[in-house]
Amino acid sequence: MRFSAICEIFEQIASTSSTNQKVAIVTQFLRQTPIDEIPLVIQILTGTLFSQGAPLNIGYIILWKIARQVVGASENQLEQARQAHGDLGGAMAALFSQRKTRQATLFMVDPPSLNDLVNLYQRLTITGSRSTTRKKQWIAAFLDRLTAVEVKYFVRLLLGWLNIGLQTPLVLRAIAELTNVPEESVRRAVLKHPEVGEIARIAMTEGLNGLARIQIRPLIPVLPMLAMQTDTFEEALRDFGGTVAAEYKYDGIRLQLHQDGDRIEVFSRRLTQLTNQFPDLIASWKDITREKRCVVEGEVVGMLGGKITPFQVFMRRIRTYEIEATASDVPVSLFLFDVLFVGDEDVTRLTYRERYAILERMFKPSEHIRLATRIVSNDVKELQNFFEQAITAECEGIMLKDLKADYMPGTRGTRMLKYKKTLETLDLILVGAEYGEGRKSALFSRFFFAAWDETRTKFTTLGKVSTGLTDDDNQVLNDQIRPLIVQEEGRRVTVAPQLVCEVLADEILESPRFEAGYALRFARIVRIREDLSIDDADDIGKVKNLFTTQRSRKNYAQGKHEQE
DNA sequence: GCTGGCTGCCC
DNA sequence: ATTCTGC
DNA sequence: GCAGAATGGGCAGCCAGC
Repeated sequence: MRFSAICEIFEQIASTSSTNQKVAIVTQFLRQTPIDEIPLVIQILTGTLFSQGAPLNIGYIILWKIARQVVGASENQLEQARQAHGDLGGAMAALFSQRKTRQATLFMVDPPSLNDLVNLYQRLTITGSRSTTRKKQWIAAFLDRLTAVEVKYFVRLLLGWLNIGLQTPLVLRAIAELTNVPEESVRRAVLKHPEVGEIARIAMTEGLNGLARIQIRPLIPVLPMLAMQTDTFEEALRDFGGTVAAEYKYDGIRLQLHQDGDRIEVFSRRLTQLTNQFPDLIASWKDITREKRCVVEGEVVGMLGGKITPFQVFMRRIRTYEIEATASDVPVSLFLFDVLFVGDEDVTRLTYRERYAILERMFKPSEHIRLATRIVSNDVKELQNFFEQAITAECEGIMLKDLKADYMPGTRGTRMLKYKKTLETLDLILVGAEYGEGRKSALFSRFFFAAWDETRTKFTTLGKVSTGLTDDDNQVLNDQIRPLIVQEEGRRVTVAPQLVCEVLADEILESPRFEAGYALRFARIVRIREDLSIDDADDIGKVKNLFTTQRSRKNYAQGKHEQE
C-alpha cells in the first residue's frame, strides 16, 4: 500500500470534528485493507509506527534542523510557517509545496509504500558514533521523495503526534464496528495484550472467540487502571455507595510485578520492562511469594532512614549502569495494592474487595514489599485524618477506591479517585512567553514566571507554566502581553515585568536549571491577577519557606483553593 | 576525554 | 503529571 | 463522561563537537 493512501485518510479524519465520522472513515478504510496489512496500517493510524519498539532518538529539535536544511528556510521563515500552519510537519509541507522544482520532478519518483516506511524505521534504530548524522541524512533523503501532504504526516509520525483528533480509543471503536464485536471486548483484549494491530487481526479473522482467548498472562504486561481526581471525600463516598477503601498515594512509580514460576519481571505504567532496575525487589518477592504464577501491582518508592525519599531521589534508580551501587544508596520499597492474576485465573472481573482479600494472602510482607497503608471508611472526618497522615508520611495524598468495582485496565474511570495535596498559591510575575503548538501555534501558550528575590529588588525565574487558563483567559493574557514584548528570539519573547498571575503547584522542587534554585511541580495558572501589580507579587522567601515546610500540614490548601 | 544538547521516560 | 474543550 | 490536545520538571544516557 502506498503511504499516500493513508495520508488521504488522515486528511479526511482531520477535516471533521465528529468522532462518529472519524470512526466511520477508519472503519471504511480498514474494510478495504488487505488483512495482512492491517497490523501495519493500524500502527500508522494510531501514530505509533515510530514510537513502538526501539526509540528513534530523533525529536523536535533535530527534525527542525533537518527541516531547515531540506526546505532551505531561515530560522525565521520556518518559525513563521510553523505559527501559520500549526506544527513542524504542517510548516514543512507548506514550504515544500512552494518549491516548484520539486513538483516538476514529483511524478518521476516512485511513490513511497508502507514498507518503505518500515524499512526506514529499521535503519533509523541504529545507534553509535555518527549515528545521528546518518539518521538525519536518511530522513532528509526520504523527505525528498514525498509530496507535501506526505511530508506533513511523515514528520508527525516521526514525532509520534498525528494531531488529527484520532487516537487508539477511536481506532478500537472502528475495529469493533468493522468486525461486529462489542467495543468492550476489543478494549479488554487490547489492555491485556497492548498491540492494537494484532488485536485487529484477531478480531477480523476469529471474531469474538478470538478476542475472548486473550487473557491476562504472567510476563505479558497489562495497561494499568488509572484514577481521576476529586476535590471532596463526599463525592467518593456518594459515588461508591457510602463506604470506600482509602490508600496512601505514594510518590514513586507504578509497578506491576509478574511471576511465572522462577521467572519474575516488573513493568512500568507505560509497560517499560524495569526488571533489571530492581534486583532487590525481585529477590525479595522470590522469598515471600506463596504463588507459582501471579500479577500484582503497586508503587515503588525510595526509602532512606525509614522515610520515603523525594521522587527525584528515587528516580536515580531508573538507570542502566551502576545499578548495584545505586540500589544500596537508595533502597526501595514496593507497596502493593492490587492483584490481576493469580494461580491460573484472571481476577480482574472480581470486585476490588475480593481481589484485595486474595492479595493479602498471597505473600508474607517483607521490609521491601508490603501492602500499601489502607483503611476502609464511611466517614469524611476519618478520611481527612488519613489524608493528613499520608502527607506526614511523605505521600502525595490518598487514593479512594470503590470496593465493588472490577479492574478495568487502561481506563481513567470512576472506579477510583485520587485526592492530592496542593500548596498555597503563589502570585508570580510574568517575564516571558512562548508560542504554542497545534491549535495554539499562533498564540503565546507557555509563560515564564519569576518571583522577587530576597531583597525584593530583582526577580528570579521559577519555570514555565502552560496549563490552567481557559481559551478566553489565554486570549486576554495574549492581548496584555503583546504591547509588553521587549525582545523576540525564535518562538520565545521576553516580556516587560508588569503582569501577575496566581499559580498553583503540588510541590516545590530544588532546581538546577532555574535562577531561583527552585521550580514548581505540576504548576498551573489559576487566574490572571489584573488587580495586582508586580509589587504585590511573592518573593523567593515564600517559595523557600514552602519548600522547607511543604510536608507539614499548614502549607497546603485542600481541594479547590479558596478564592480571596 | 569532557561538556552540553538532545531524547525518552518517570511523574 | 494537569487542565481545558468539544462531542 | 469520554477522548483528544497541549503542555510542565527532572533524571540518565547517548551523541556531537570541541
